[in-house]
Amino acid sequence: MVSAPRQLQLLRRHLLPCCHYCHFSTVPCDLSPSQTDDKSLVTQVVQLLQVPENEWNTDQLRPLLFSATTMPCHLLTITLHLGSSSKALNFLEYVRANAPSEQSHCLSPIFHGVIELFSEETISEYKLLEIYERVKQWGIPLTSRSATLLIQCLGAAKMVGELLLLFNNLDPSVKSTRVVNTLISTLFRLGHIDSAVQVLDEMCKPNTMFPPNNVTGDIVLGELLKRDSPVRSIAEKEIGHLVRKLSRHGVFPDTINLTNLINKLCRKQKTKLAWDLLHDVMQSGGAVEATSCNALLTGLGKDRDVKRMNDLLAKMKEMEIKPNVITFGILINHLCKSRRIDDALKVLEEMRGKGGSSGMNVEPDVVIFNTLIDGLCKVWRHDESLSLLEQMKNECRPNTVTYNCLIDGFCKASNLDKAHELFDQMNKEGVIPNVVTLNTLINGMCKHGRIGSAVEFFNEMQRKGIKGNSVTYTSLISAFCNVNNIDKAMQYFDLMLSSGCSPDVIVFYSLISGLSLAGRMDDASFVVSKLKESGFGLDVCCYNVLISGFCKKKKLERVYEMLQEMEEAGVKPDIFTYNTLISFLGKNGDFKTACEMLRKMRKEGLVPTVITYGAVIHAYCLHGNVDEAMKIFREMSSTLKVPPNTVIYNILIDSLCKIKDVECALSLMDDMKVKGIKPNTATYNAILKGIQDKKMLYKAFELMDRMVEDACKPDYVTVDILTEWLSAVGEMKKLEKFFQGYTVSSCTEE
DNA sequence: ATAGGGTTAG
Repeated sequence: MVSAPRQLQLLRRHLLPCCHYCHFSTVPCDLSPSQTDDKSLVTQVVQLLQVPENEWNTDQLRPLLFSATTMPCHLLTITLHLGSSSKALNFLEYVRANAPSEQSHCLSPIFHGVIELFSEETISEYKLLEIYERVKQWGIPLTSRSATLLIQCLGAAKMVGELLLLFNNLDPSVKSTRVVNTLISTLFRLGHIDSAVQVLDEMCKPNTMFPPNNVTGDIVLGELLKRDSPVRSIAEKEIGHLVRKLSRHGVFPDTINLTNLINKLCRKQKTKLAWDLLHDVMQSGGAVEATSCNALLTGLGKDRDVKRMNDLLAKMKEMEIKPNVITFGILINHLCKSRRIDDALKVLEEMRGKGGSSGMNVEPDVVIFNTLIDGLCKVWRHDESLSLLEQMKNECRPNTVTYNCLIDGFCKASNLDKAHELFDQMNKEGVIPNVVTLNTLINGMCKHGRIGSAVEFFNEMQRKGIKGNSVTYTSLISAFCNVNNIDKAMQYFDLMLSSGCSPDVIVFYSLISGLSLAGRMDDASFVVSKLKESGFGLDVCCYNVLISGFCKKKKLERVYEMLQEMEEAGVKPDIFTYNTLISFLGKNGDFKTACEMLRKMRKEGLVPTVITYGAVIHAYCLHGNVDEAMKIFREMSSTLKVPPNTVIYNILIDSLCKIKDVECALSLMDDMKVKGIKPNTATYNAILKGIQDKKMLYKAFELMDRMVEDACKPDYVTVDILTEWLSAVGEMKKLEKFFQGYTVSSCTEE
C-alpha cells in the first residue's frame, strides 16, 4: 500500500523530473532534450535496474548512463525511481565504480536522489551516518538541495556536531540563503541557540554570499516570540541586536511580529528595549504602523513614563504614522488613571478634529466614552459623567460597561438610589446587565450596610439567570464577617462551593481573615485546608491573621506550627508577624523570647515601629514595670526617632493612674498638648479614672472642657465614670451641660 | 473600558 502523500510525491516526480532537480541544483542542467527523449532514456534505465543489483547489465547501462545527452536531472529521476535509499545507495556505488573519470560529477545528482529518498523514510541514525560517511569519503559535491535535505535529516536525528561540521565543510557555492535558513531553523529547533545565532551572524556579515531574506526573518522572529525555554532562550538584550542585523539587509519584522515582540518586552518590564527596538526599525526604514506604537504606548503607560509617551507620539507624527482609535484610547486611559481627566477630555476634542483641518478625524468609539465616563466617576464628577452619557448617545450605543461604570460611581458616592435608577434605565434600553453589574450593586449595598437588600437582589438576579462568581461571594462573605455574622459567612462559603463557582484566593483570604478576627480558629483552619485543596498557598498577610488569631486563643503550638509552615513555604515573616509575636510574648511575660524576636527582626532588616514599641511598653506595664516602660517611652523620642502616638500615651496614662501616679499621668497629658498629639476618648477615660481615685474634682471639670474642645465624644465608659462620680458629689448639672457640648469649669452652680 | 480582600500595640 502506498500512502496518499507518498503517491503525491511519486506523481510530482513523474511530472517535473527536470525542473525539480534544476530548481535546487547548482550543477548546470540543459533543458534542451525533448520530453520524449527524456522519458525514453529514463524509462530504459529504470527498466534495466529492475533486476536484482548483482544482475545489473553494465554493457547495456553504461552507454545510457554516461552518454553526452544524459543530464544530471535524468540521473536524479532514475535514482528516485529506485524507491528506497538502500537501493539508491547501491546504485550510487555502482555508478561510482563504473563511471569514466571525466564523468565523476554525475555522482551529485544520484546522491541527491539518495538523500531525497532517505528523508522520506523513517530516520535511522545508523544509516544516516553510513550515507554521510560515504559522501565525505567519496568527496561527492553536494547540491544545495542535498545539503538542505542532509541538514534536515541530521537535525531529525539530533546530530548537532555533524550538522555544524557539514556546514563548515560545505563548498561556498552551495551555501545559499535557503541552505543556511534550514540550518538556522534546525539549530533553533534543537535548542542550540548560540550556534544558530553564530550562523546568523555569519549570514549577516556585510559581504555575505548568502544574505538573510524574509524566511530568515520569519525563522528568527518565530524563535524570539517563542515562550521562554527553561534551558536557554534568547536574552531580551539580544533581540534588538538580531533585529538590527537583519534590518541591515532589508529584512524587517512585519507589523504583527513587531507588535508581538514589543508586547513581549513590555510584559517583562523591558520597556527601554522595546523602545529601542521600535526606534531602530523606524530609523532603518522598516514599515511601522500604529499597532506597534500602541503596544509600546501601553508599556510606557504602565511605567507611568509620560515623557516617553509624548516623545513617541511626536515621533509618530514625524514619521507620519497615523494614530488610530486605540492610540487615543491608551492615551485617554492613561490620563484618566493619572486623574488628569480634563486633559483626557481635551484628547477627545483633539481626535474629533475641533476647528477643522488640525483634527485627526478619528471617530471616538464606545471604549473611549466608557473610559472617560469611568474617569469622571472616579474623580467624583458624577454630573458630568451623566451628561457625557447623553452626549455619547448621539455617536454610539452605550453598552453594559458604560452602565457598570456609572453604577459603580454612584454606589461609591453613596447614592444607591441613583445606582438602582441607572440599573432600571439600562434594562429599559435593552442593555443587558452582566455579572459585573450584579457585583457592583451587591458590593455597593454591602458597603452601605444593606446586606439584606444585597442578598435579595442576588436571589432575584439568580432567578433571571445571572450567576454570581467569586467576587459576588467575597462581597457578601466580607459583609457578613464585618457584622460578626460568622455563620452566615460560612453558609455563603458553602453555597459558593456547591453552586459550582470556582473560588479564587481573594475569597479565601477574606473569609480566613474574618474568621480569625472573630476568633473562629477551627473554621479558619477548615477554610485554609479548602484553600490548599484548591491549589492555592497562604501569603504573609494570611499567615499574620492566623497567627494573631491563634495568639488570642493562646494556642502556642498552632502559632509555632504556622511559623514553621511559613519557613517551609519560603514566606518571610514581616513587621506585622513580628509585632504580633512580640505583643503576644510580652503579654505572656516572656520578655526573653520577645527580645530575641526583636533582635531577629532587626537582623532581617526590619525596623521596629511605633507598634513594636507599643507592644513592649504595654508588656512592661502589664507586668508592673512602668519604670521600664517609661524608659522606652523616653528613648522613643530621643534615640530611637520613633515618636510615640496617642495609643502609647494611653497605655502609659492608664498604667500610671493604676499605680496611683496621677501626677505623672497628668504631665503626660500636658506633654501630648505640647507635642500636638491629640488625646482621644480612651485617653480621657484613663485619666478621669485616675483623678476620680484622687478626688481631683476641679481637674475633672478642666478635662471635661478639654474633651469638648478636642471634640472627643464621651463613650459608655466616660458616662459610667462621670455619672457615678458627679452624682455622688451633686454636680449632675455640669454633666448635663457637658453632654450638650458646653464648657463646665467656669460656670457656677445656680 | 467596568466589580471583590486582609494583618500588629491601648
